[in-house]
Amino acid sequence: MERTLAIEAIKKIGKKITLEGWVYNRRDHGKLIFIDLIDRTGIIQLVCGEDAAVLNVQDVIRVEGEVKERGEKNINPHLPTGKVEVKVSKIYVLAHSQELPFDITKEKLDVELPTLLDYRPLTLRHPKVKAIFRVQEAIVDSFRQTLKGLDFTEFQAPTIVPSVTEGGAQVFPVEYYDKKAFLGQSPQLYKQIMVGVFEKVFTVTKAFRAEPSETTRHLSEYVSLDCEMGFLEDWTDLLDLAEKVTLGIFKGIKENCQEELALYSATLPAFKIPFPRLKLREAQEIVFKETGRDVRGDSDLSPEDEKDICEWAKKKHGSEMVFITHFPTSKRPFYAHPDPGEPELTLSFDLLGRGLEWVTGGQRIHEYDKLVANIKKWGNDPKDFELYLQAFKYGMPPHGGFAIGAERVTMQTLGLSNIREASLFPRDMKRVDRRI
RNA sequence: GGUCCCGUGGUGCAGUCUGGCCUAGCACGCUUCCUUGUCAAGGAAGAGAUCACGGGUUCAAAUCCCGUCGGGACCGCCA
Repeated sequence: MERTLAIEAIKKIGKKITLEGWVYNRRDHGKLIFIDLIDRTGIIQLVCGEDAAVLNVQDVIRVEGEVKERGEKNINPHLPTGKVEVKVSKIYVLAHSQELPFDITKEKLDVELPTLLDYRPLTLRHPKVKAIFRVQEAIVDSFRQTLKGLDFTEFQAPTIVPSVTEGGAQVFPVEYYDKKAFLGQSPQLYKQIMVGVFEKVFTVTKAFRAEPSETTRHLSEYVSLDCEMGFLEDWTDLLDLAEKVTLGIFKGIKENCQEELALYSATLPAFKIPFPRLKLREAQEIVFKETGRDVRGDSDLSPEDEKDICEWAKKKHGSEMVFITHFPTSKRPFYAHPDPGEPELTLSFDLLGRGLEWVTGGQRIHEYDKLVANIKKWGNDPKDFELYLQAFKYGMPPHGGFAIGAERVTMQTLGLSNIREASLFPRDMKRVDRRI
């Protein structure tokens, strides 16, 4: 008999069906045993006889039975399938599960982070953990759809790269035959080259950072949602675009992830269009006025400043999203375009959401000579950037772009306290699948 | 790289400050039994811990001190 999915069973009252999935939970009343079966569409209650007593949580089973409407008193309003149940006539065990290292049958998965990650194949099966990655899928997908809708072309960036792309940041070296190469810390140079090909481009790719950062918001490998566009009329086109993409992501989550948000009692960030836009200096004045902490003249916002600014933006403008612009040249990479009015500042921005950087971007230098001069000024050898520089030698339009950290957006949307929860198999200084 | 906090059955915690009443407690899970309407099912009984490891102080250490290892949080840096 053809397989019916759990959610489809509600449309088959009175019919005989076959279901397949995992035993999510068992409630044993002796001669009457309830099994919660879970498949990719959700949970459904099976009503079984004594033969179900042998089943363990996470056994994989196929059952045959009849879909019955539940009596008024027995309806479970918390389950989408809660108005029906399946009276089982036959159980086949497709695979047995060993005893679980922790209880996975409760609404809250009550384990600490190291346990959560040490048992990733199992913990990922918990509905609340699954939900994180449904949301992440929606984020990545709506990033794609939004940009495709704006005539952007998706491309695949390489991960093995010849040299350090952004100066100071730490990279992972790889042995490359008898030579040395690196894992890319960003698709930056390639997406700029691709602007010379398709004008408006984006990529969903992995970025690798070997920075010795042990915090709740850093990963050694993360998903970077990168885009770049040519023929800017004004650099603020980028802020408009970042805003559109962010709203597209919110829409994608809203349309596809209501249940997932509910599991975390999460709401999408509040925002006002346009998102408030503050120059770094203005933001620092605000921090000073609001908290008395004098950060004026610092070259960047500290994590504490970012939280304070977001709090201010929420209070003052009802927006949990806020742009910070015009970071100093000294804090930005060689390709950042200087502000013509104030060359010690760049046409660059961060988008903060709920107290954390989600997005970084800006206009880039598109003139060959200026770029070569800057590479030298940053202490690099233009020879190492020969391929990249070709694009500029042969004509590049004014352009710019930004990168969104997919795990950070996921984390901040759901209110997770550690970014590792928002990464399927997180890599950090002490972990590559297992603790190293 | 720097600062701070924490290591107690399979999991999550209490007990540590103020050493002795700890023969280490609770919840979940697990085992056996009972249970025909549960959906975090319920009831009864039971197994399971050299209190991270090593050293020290003391009549006495899960508890105080030192070291090692492991984990977590924050800063710098960044998405």
